[in-house]
Amino acid sequence: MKSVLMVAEKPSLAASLAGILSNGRCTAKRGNNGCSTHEWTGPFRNEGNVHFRMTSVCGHVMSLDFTSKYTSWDKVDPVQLFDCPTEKKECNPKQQMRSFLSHEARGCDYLVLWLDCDKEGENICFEVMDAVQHVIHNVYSTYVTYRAHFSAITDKDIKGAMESLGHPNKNEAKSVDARQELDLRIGCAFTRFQTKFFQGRYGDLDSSLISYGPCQTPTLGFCVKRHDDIQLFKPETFWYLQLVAGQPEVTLEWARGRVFKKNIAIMLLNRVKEHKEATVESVSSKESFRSKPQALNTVELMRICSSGLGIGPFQAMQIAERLYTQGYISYPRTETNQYPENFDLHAVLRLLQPSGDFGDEARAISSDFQTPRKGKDAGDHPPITPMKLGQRNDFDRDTWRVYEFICRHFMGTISRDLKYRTTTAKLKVGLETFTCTANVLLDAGFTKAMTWLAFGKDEAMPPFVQGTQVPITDVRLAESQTGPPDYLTEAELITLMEQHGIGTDASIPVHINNICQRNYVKIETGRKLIPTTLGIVLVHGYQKIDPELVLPTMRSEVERMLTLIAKGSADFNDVLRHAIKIFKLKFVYFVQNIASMDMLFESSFSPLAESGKAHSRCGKCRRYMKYIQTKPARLYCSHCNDNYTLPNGNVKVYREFKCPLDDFGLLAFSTGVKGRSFPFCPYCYNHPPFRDMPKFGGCNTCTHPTCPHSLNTLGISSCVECETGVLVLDSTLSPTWKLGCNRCDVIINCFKGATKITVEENKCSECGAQLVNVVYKSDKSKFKDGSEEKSGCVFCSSEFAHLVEKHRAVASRQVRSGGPSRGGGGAAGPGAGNARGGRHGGRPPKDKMAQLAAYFV
DNA sequence: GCAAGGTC
Repeated sequence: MKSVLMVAEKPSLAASLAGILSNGRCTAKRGNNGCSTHEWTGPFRNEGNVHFRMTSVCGHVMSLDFTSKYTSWDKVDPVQLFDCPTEKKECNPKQQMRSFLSHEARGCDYLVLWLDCDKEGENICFEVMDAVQHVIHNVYSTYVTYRAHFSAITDKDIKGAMESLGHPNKNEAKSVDARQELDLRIGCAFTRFQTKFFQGRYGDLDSSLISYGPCQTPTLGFCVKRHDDIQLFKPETFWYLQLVAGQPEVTLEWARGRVFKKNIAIMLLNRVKEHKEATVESVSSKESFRSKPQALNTVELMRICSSGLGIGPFQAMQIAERLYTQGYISYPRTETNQYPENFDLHAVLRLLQPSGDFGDEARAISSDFQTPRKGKDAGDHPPITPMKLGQRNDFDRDTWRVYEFICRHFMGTISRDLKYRTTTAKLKVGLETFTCTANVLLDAGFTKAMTWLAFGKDEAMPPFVQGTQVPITDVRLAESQTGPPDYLTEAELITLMEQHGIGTDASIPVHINNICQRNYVKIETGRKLIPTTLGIVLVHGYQKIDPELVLPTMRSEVERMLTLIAKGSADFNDVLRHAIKIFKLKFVYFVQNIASMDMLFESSFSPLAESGKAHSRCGKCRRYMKYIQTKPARLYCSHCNDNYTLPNGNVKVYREFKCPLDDFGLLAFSTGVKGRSFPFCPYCYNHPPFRDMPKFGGCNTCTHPTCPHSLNTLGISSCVECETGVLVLDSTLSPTWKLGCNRCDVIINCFKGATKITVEENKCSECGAQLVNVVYKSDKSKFKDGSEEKSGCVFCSSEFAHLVEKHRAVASRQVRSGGPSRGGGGAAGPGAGNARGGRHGGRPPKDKMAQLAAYFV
């Protein structure tokens, strides 16, 4: 019997498809990457019965990146990213998707691709074919590999697709390849350049990454555009007439609305005032309705979660994802907002009826069922609907609110429209017309389920009769001002993105999240998006240099070019080369003109030299340097115009100590009493003076022969945990003392309260560690005999045992690992004639003296 | 450390 491998885009879909195609008679086994394989036997084309094996991927198998040579931000000029080589890498190496696919493909004669029917799906088809090409013979032949085209996950559609298999579309797949390459090159080039240009330039610029992207930047652009509209808004004063008449009294609206000239308004007021009565010109009434909602798709779900529930799209989708995996709702990522023809709406309604929260509404709708509205069938997944009844207690608060919304929205879609009657009375006073409207609810319709949309109170109107006269109670002139637009709400932003084709239903929340996390916008009450100074300055900068960089039309223009590839009317390489050329030119122009963006930064942020506080002295000019705390933390010497990177954590001036090599003031780094700490020289930290001292190392890695802070002076023994580390006495926090490994995180607290500890020349005869001399103040001695000073081994001396934390573990470890003989004496060798080589447990740096000599030359 | 697109 022949075998057929079938692959869907996600595990859930593989399960549904297998269920349909096998008529519910398939077996399933779970792979260790989250993808299951379903098997059954059935007829296939003209092969008679075959063995079907249906599995899935998890979205894309591969992703595009630069080759490793081009991943360095320091060594690669970003402009190279437009031409440098790229390579496809497995998206998630842990999943081992390629080997999983080729394993599942073993023994298969045919491949049927059930990827989502969009361009990305078409691209994944080829990723799958590539993964199994060595297993399925002739996989690129049209007699071996087929493509299923389906537009809904229904019995009819799926079986229909199986009957009319086509072939994967190379052009559509290539258009995705082109998109990936363009996004990668453009995004990374601009991001690296901007980041490196502005980083370290302004002290109070709180961002270590200044990103650019063809989707995120226009998204930010929308927010800043609204901000600018608000800033540029000039309020105008207007006037309008208010007429009070009728029994009971009502205030009527002026048909002119508003006038912007006060003298005209006063003139019209005076004309009205000449009359004591108004004439009822007409009273009319008509029925109006508000449409029930369309079936729910992802974008609408995100919009309403944001505007109605105050839950952001990113979180909303996380919640929806969880509800989906727990079986409470259908697949939450879909563009379709129209139920499939044979969708069993009644079944969904029935499952909601027992609910204590909305069961009454569900039962009412079931006896008054209405056909849902038509919408758009994007051919991906059915709309989002409830699948299982959940109770309030099953969820946390927000999850329940999202679930309840989905249920009530579903009921709304099969309810009646809301109906109301509008009555309008038109009154004439001289030549001026005034109107009064009153709305009365006739049928609450879908708002019975969607209670938050409920119609307002019924409005009353005096019994105006056409042709009669009504006494005027009052007429007055009112003054008001036009107001600025409000900041963009998240829901409005989603709509704008959707309209301009910025992102997809799945990526829209990611882009919004990005511009928040990068500190370009902040979300304020009412989920309004307020751009930050950084966001505003960035967008204004693009507008000054090249406005297209921030326009939403950029993306649509690129999409248009990509569609040409997909349609087969343009060559992949031609389009790609053309687009890259344009963007490279834009990039070069941007780099040349970055000064005009920098001017905006300058007026919004403080240049480095003015920010930060005087801290420690520069060894070159002996002036104080500035300490800039915002990440990346650094010292800046404004006189020498040099930056010195600092370790992440607490950095303080270390008394008056100086580095004997370069005269820079020493600093003390710490991450708290229980964390690592060491003294360091800011110059050596960035420019290690010795070959065996690592970059970004402290004095505890420095092999200076005589400096009182060096490894050579303060080293005690080799580390108890790691292979290459040395335990070094740390005095920076005295009277708290500790031994800290200069490689790993081992810390041994000891001799708390001691006033002085020195490392002696001599070694412990038992373990080889350097002996230490410990001094306490006379009245604060911690020694059992009350003495002020003692010398001994931290690990072996019994007088010290109670003053060293973890000393037992340390001692036993020391003994077991061979203590003094471990690499010690031999390596110290003849070069270490002063016997200091053995000081730190016998691991002196090789050829230390030679290196020192080289340095001092 | 970077984009955007799938999906968990």
